[in-house]
Amino acid sequence: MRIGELAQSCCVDADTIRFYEKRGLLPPPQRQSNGYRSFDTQHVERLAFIRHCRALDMSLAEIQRLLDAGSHPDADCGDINALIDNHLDTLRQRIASMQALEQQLQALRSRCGEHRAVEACGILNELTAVAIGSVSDGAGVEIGPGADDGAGER
Amino acid sequence: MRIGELAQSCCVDADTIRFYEKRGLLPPPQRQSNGYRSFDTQHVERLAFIRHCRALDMSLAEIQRLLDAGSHPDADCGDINALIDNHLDTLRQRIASMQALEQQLQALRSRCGEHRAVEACGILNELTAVAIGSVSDGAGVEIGPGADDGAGER
DNA sequence: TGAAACCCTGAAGCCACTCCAGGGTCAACC
DNA sequence: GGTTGACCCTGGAGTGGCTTCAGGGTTTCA
Repeated sequence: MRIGELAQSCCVDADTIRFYEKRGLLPPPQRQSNGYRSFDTQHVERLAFIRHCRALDMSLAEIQRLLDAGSHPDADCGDINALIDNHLDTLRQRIASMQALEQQLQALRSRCGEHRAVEACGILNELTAVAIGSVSDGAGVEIGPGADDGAGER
Repeated sequence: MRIGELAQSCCVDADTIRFYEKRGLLPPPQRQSNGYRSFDTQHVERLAFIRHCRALDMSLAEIQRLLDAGSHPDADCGDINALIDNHLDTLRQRIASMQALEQQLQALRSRCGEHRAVEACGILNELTAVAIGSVSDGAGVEIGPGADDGAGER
């Protein structure tokens, strides 16, 4: 099966498949005489697994760990459980902070009902006032969800 | 005020301040004779504003739009309202999809209570089975929140 | 005097792709 | 035989919001 066919069967972009191969998530497929990739059913299953995990919002590094675990069937599955638990914890924290954010934004939005001059806009005034207040507090500001997803460990 | 002092007063990394300057969110400060940046209170307020908006998870582009609006005090504030409304919508959608995800992950986690051999691990088996099922369906898999935040417009 | 803390610039790295340029290959059609 | 269009290849750059690094200069304090 060529890359286009695989892409279609898993609803993935061909570029994404090449990307997974380069990252080592998919084993390098055989090549036809013209250099085209030739995938087999193992690749299909593996790609589907990867996409399913991605749909559960796992990172490629986490998926790699699952794939590694899968290739040691006799090992203990504690790592897998820990991975999922960890993932769930992070997710729940993110949901909580996004809900808090929603409250704040909703309160902010209620500051300006209709169109006014920018000068009189409750939203902009509120944003400015809170920002200035936080400086004179010396409190600083916590950056919300998504912005810093604990990615860079270096 | 030098960059370190500004950084501390807003709880921001000095690198982040240089980054905002490069991106045009902060106006270029004056320079001392040795080349060090010299910030004034306007910079402090502006930086605090930016950080506050970032804490509300706005993108730098959105913040730029707010700053632009702020510098035209006589204009109509409809744009600002629309921006916040839009932001709220996106946020609510993300929360909903993350909650759905939480359900799925919780169900998955309940497949394996304690330590077993990987081979017998309910989590891994479930992941594999669902993935293979979705291929034979020809259904493909939807990628969840965060992964594709409508970034690339090009 | 020397060490530590601060500052500078420019570039590269992170994540998970996506898109592009500039080419090759292949089948169908005229 | 030529052309068109769909597919494939590689390598590199771009996305957002920073962070880290390399390799220097400056200031401050003991």
